Amino acid sequence: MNEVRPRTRIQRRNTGAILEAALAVFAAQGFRGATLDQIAEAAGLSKPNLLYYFPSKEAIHLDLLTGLLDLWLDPLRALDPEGEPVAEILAYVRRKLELSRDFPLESRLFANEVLQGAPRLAGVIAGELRDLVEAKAAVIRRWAEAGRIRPVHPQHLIFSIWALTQHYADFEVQVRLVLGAGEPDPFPAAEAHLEALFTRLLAP
Amino acid sequence: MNEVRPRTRIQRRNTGAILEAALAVFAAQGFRGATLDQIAEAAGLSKPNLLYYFPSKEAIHLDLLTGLLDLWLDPLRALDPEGEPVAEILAYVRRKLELSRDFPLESRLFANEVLQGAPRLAGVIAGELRDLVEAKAAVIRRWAEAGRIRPVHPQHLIFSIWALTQHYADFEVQVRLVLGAGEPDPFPAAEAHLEALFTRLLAP
DNA sequence: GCGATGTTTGACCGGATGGTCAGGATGACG
DNA sequence: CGTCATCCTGACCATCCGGTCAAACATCGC
Repeated sequence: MNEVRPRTRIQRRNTGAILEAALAVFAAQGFRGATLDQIAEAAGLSKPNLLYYFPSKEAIHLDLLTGLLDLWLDPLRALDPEGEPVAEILAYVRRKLELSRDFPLESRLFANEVLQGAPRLAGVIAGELRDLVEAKAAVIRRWAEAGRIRPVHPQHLIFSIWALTQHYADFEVQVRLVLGAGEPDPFPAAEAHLEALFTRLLAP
Repeated sequence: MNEVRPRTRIQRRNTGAILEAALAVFAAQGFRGATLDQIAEAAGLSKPNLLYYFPSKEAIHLDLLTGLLDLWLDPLRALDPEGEPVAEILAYVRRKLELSRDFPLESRLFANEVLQGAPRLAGVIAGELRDLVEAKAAVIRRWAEAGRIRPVHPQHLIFSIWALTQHYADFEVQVRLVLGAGEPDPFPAAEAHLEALFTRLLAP
């Protein structure tokens, strides 16, 4: 079911090239829109050679999605219940925005999956992710009850952070086109804006 | 290049059914992932009959996108420079959230297009949309300079509104899975959350 | 240098997909 | 009821797509 276990130098190089190429293609076209030919060409391999390393298109996609999950959830896991509430949440926002800046393809891969109804990630979202959100929402609720942040709906606060940060990766084209050529890198201004937004929302 | 101009009763009914069916399929699968067979079946027509009303798959997609634009831009157009600033922006947020609740397929169609690099909408985004945003950003900037709202980066404020409201349509599956079966309709809580968020951000 | 193991490819397959076309069915209208 | 325009369909086509396979080629340990 999985690809060839990378044991030789060549295997490591080629599976790496395939996953990198596939990430770009799946992120831009979605699963159904992507073709093995596109991936093979981007990876610099022939299509049969692709299928020597991975048993199917589906397997490549799944490999990317599962590999993505830790990267995606770690910033929320790092939210420290013992830390200073506003600073903790702002740090989470900053980490998530950095992810959008440094891994936009991963963000768009995830966005495509969820847009298409999360056929492959529904289980993880309803399980692992839901549990993690619930746990961190409880932390936020306690902070609010202790008066250390203003009262907020914890889950919707987390949704807001996801929406606002991932927007800069998923809708990057729109952001750049609307801002125009004047400002080439929107991220510094975005960071300042989001910091102000969450500070004013949360600081008691 | 366009479909048959709807002049008869049958034409109106069938072009309508086709566009409705195509909206659902394109929103769920993206342009490349959607097939004419899926659309035809959802519309209750045969594939050749589909192509009697529209010259190509591309034409259906384009028709949907262009028809979508007014729906999409009207809420921002309605932002009144003469109104009370905070109330105006909150009303814009509410209108945009209503759009996400009532037209999630349209939102996902748009999201797919932008995710894929906006190949068909780049012109409109860099033109019409950019101009509109620029004009409304100027209004917001004037409000800030007059001290009627707190200082904000106008464009990024608008991006925030888009991100936060569209998130509830584009990532609807994720929102529902994370909240769990307990709360079936996330929109009332979302509205309250967003109202608090933007009030605290903007109210002087 | 040689056999074993690992890697690559051209040729091919069955099914899906966007699209065409000739002709038949079904209206609208006098 | 006749006729003309509109509407619909089965059969078909070329191309694309995911995937297979046997055979050629490279690499490595000895």
